[in-house]
Parts: sequence; structure tokens; C-alpha cells
Amino acid sequence: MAEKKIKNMEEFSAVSGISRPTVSKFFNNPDSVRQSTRAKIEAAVEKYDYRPNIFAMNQNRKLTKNVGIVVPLLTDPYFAEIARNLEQRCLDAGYRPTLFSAHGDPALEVEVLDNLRSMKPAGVLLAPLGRASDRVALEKFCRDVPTLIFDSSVDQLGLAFVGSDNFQFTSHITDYLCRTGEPPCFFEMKTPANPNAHRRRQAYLTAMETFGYTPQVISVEGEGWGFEEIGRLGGHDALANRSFGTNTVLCSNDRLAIGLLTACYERNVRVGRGPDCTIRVAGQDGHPHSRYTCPPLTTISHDYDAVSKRAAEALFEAIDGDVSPWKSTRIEGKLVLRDSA
Amino acid sequence: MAEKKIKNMEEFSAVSGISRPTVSKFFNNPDSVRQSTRAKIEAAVEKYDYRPNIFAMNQNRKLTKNVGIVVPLLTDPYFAEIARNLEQRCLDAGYRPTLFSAHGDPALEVEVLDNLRSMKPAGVLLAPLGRASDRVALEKFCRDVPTLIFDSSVDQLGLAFVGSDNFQFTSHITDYLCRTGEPPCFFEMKTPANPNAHRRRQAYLTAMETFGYTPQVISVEGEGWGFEEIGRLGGHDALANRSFGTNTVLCSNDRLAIGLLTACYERNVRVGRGPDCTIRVAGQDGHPHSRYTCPPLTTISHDYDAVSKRAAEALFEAIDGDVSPWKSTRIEGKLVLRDSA
DNA sequence: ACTAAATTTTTACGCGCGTAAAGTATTTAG
DNA sequence: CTAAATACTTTACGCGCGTAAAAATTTAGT
Repeated sequence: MAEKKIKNMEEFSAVSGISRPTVSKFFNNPDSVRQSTRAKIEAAVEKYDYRPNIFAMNQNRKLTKNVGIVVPLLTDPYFAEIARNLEQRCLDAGYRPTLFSAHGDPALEVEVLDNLRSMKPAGVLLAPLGRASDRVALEKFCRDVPTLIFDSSVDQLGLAFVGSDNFQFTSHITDYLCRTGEPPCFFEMKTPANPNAHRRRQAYLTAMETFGYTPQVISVEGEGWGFEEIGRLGGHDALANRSFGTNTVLCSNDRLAIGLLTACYERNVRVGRGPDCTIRVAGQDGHPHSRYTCPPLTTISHDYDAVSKRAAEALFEAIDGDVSPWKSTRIEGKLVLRDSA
Repeated sequence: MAEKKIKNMEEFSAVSGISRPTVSKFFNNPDSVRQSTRAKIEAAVEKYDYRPNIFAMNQNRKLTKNVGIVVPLLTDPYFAEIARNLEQRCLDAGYRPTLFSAHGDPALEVEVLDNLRSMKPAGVLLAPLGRASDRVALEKFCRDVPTLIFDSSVDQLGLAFVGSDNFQFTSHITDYLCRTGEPPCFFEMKTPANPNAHRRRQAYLTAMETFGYTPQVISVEGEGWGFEEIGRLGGHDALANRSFGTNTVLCSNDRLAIGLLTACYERNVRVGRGPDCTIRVAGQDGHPHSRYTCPPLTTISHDYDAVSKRAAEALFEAIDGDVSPWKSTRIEGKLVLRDSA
């Protein structure tokens, strides 16, 4: 193979027998050239393993093929999983995705956005930190770069929002819990990082009211993104003070539930649906790890596939110029019944 | 602030009162200009919010400030955590890190490396997939790009290797288990993705021999990176067939242990050190999740900080021209005693 | 085969910055 | 205070590719 080292498009156009401007056109969009010339170029690409210099390409093009994917915390497997999905879809659509994490830090989120801007991305898929985000910086960024918000909504920000239907999530699982045992209390963080938490609390309250039960919310202290530890400590407190007024606990999210399960274990409180169990625990999110807790966690799962698909498609449409007015798409979750509730 | 929109270095040099070549020098290394001119430029940067065009910069520079960080599977919190560490260190050292994941797929690993090459990175921090990696492609890449291998060693590949001392890991925890109860059997995957697994098995065998015990290895079936599920299924089998010849199981890694714990739970086998427990389970890695299993998992933890520090420093030194002969640095782990063993 | 439409080739310029060379200004050392 | 060393300015070219315009070629339609 390696006939000779081609160092630029000029040389490549020579060996491929096609003029440079046409070759350039080809690399921007292979469909924009005649079938026969496309074949010739592709043969030469194969033969000489040539790739245009990405920096030179992006320098002049008004729009690059870069797409940024930004999540609040990549060490959370939920975000890692959704990011992986999105990344694949970008690749399939011919874009160059780049992954970023704010690592739970609002200042870093702004910095990431700043870096991203200098990459002149065609678009960005952004899951904001939420409450802690620098709202002004986000707005400014969205004005400059086509940005689709996912996971956690910030009203009217960006091109559109795609995420899960948190009302449906909580209503659905609350309904399930009420039908199969004692009505649940709601276990959450007092100052949640993510606005979805508020919707979930609200949905819980509404659902309980609808079903004719008295809601009870246990809000635990704790800042930051160490949800498991917050859930564990809060769980210990609640268990010690008997503040769960029912034998069923619906957690605001799976990571909190995981921490609560640990607390239960540490206090010898048996969790599950069996006759020897004294408490039922359910989560929300369908966290990748929820299958492997002890007991395996009953939860309501994001439709990862659908969310990432809709988000990616919406962004690509906007990039292609189909700008539609801002809208919010919320996708239903599916109940995952396991042993914990 | 926003006085006027500066669109290139020419305009910026005009408003800052410093000539363009000097400004260029400044952006490549602020220390390379006189203190007084540096102050002037920095004032202008502040005032006009100017940033040089990153594409134009990288086009001509022999070496960019880009650093690639490649892990086998970003959805594994262990890799996410180590990647986060490395990313921060790159940032602190003035580099532009970019995260990549092979998502457990050797073909994708090659593709990632190909993409990376076109970014002309100053260096790359690579945790190879391991057994499945395209060895030839890796070697070719390492010849072209300064690459430091971490986590999983491939002999003599790249600039150097930095990772954990798997022999010490397994010896240490085997020793602990022997001293505190029945000697452990070793629970692993038959065809592990990662070469560290072989070292750990070997270390287990050696340690047991040294202590005068008969080793016993249980190798379970399963391909891919779904370790928890492999551990769970293999655990069910082993439990059903009573193939653990001892009440103590040392798992090759934490994710496998997490799966085994789930299997134990599902079979009503109580795990831990208490009098009512019938099995002890230990893992290896210090997985971020290991604190929250039920029972919390006794394990031996990577020294994330030390590994990422040594890896990053070694790469930066090499980039700066201090090329030393290939060497392997293996860092000891710390025993984390919890309730599972 | 002839015309119109679609593609490709030629030619040429520009993008924003790196960088080299030679000259001028400033700082440092003795 | 002077000479040497250092830092800066001016000038100029090149990087690899996008892209526009006009000319030449190929293709499609009847």
C-alpha cells in the first residue's frame, strides 16, 4: 500500500487525477460530486490513506462538523451512558463529537463552553448542571452556538429541550407503589442540583393527592454530586428517627436510593417485597447500576435510546436549517420491576 | 467592556500596542515575553476578550497543545474517574485534553486513534483495551505520536507505562484474607478483557503457595465488558454447584465482585464477616461504587491520584524532550476494609 | 447529432497565524 | 556610561484548504 507520503490536497489531487477544488468538494460532501469521480477519489483515498488536514479545513469553513457533548458529571454512569449514545449518533450522522464534563462545577461548565466556542461547533448537545449553572453564560453561549438542551431543562434556552417526562416518571411509579402496598413517602435532597428533582417532588405530591393519600416528603441535607453518600447519611438519620411514616420509600433518583439501600443494610433493615422485609425502596432513572444493588432496585428507567435519538435528530435538523420554534419534548419512562419494591 | 469585535491577531496587536509576532509569541508561551509587554497584552485580552483562532494556530505549529486521553470504556466509573483526574492535570499543565472512549470495541479503538492522529496531539495518555486491542495499530500509532500507556500494560509499547502494581494488589489482599479467615479462592473471567487479570491470578497463585495453602481458581464464562452480569451469572453457577471450596472469595475485580454480591443476595447467601454470614467476598480496584454495595465491599484500591500524577508527569516530561528509555512504573494499592470480608 | 444542463478544471485569492530575518529599541552588566 | 545581551518591530513568506469565477469538459435529453 503506502505508495508515497501524500502531504496535502494538492499532491493528492495529482495522484487521484481529480482537480483540487473538486477533491475539496468531495471531502465536504461525497455526494456532491459525480459518481465516477467519487469512485476515483475514494480509490485514491484507500490507496494513499490521505486525510485532509482538519485544522486547515475548519479554519475557513463557516461551520465545522464538530459537535460538542457536554454533561454535568461524566463519572456518573447515567451521564456516561447517555453521552455514549449521543456520541454514536453524531458519528453515524457524519459529525465529529467531542465529550466534555463540567465535573459538577459551574465554573468548569463555563470554561468548557468557552473552549467549545473556539471550536466553532456546528452544534452542541448540552445537559446543564442545573440550579448551579451560570444562567447568563449559558444564554450567551446559546445565542452564539446552536445548542440543544437535554436531560435537564432550562426554560426556553437553546434550540429546544429533549428529556424525560419526570411527571410521568414519578406519577407512574407512585401509582405502582400505591397499588402494591403502602403509599410511599418521598426521599429527596433538600437542595437538589438538578431541576428535575423539583418536578419529581411535585409529581409525587400531585399523584398522592389524586389517589387520596397524604404525601410525606423527607428532604435530606447535603450539597454537591455525591448522591450516594447523601442518601446513605440521610437514610441513617431517617431510619434512626423513624421519619419514614410508611414502609415504602420512593427516592428522587437511583443514586440516592443506592445510598439508602446501603444505610438499610448497615442498620440491618431488610429491604424488599418479601414477608421478612420491613421496607420497600424504589428509585428513579434506570441507572446502569440499579440492576446490581441488593436487592436489585425497582425503578423507572429513562428511555436512553429514545432520548438520545430525539435529541440528536433535533440538533441535526436545526443545523441543517430547519429552525422550528423552541419546544420541549419529554419522553416517558418504563417501570423496571425488581426486588426492592 | 466589549469595546469592539477583534477578529484576528492583526487587529488585536493594533489595539494592544504590541506587534503581531510578539503577540503570537505570547500566546505560545506568556513567559517568553518581557513582563511589561506581557502585562499590556493581558490587559488587552481582558478588555477585548480576544482569543487566537485555534485552527489557524494548530495548522502551522509543529506541535499542538492537544493531549488525547483514551480509555477502553468511559461508562465504567473507574475509567471515568481516572480520566477525570488526568484531564485536570492536563488542564493545569496548560494542555487541551480531549476525552475518548473505545466503548469496549477494538475497531472503535483504532478509529479513535486515527481521529486523534489528525489532531496532531503533543501526546496521548492511552489505556488500551487489552487483549482485544489491535496490537499492530497501537504500535504504529505509538511510533507517530508520543504515547504514554496507563492502566493496562502492553510490553515496551509507547513512552512508558504507569499503572497499579497488580502483584502487590493481589498478594496484599490475599494475605489479609488468609490472616483473617479461611484462605480465599479466586473468582475470575475465563477470558478477561484486561491483561491485569492474568497478573492478578498469577499473584494469587504465588501468594497462596507462599503461605502454604492450596489455591483454587474459579474461571467463569462470558465475553465483553459487562462484568457485573458475568459475575452474577458465574456466581449463581458457582453457588449452585458449590464450586467455591472455601467460604472466602477473592474476585479479580470489583465489578465482578458486585455481580457476585448480587448473586449471593438472590440466593439468600449472607455475605460478610458477621457470625450469621456464610461467605466473605473481596474485590480489587477500589471502584467508586464499592462503598455502596451491600455489604460494602472490602477491596484493594488503586491510588488514583498517584497513578494519574505519575502518568501525566511522565508524558509531559517526554513532550518537553526528556526522553528516557521505556520503563514501567507500578504503584501500590491500599487495602480498604469494609464489611464484605 | 445537437443543445442545454451539470460537472470539472484552471486560476487565483484569502483565512489567521507561525516563523524567519534583519533592523531598532530596551534592558542588563561591568 | 558604554557595550553586550535581550526583547521587540517590520517585513515577508508559507501552511493547507475553502471558495469564487470563468473556461472547458462531460452528460443527458430529444
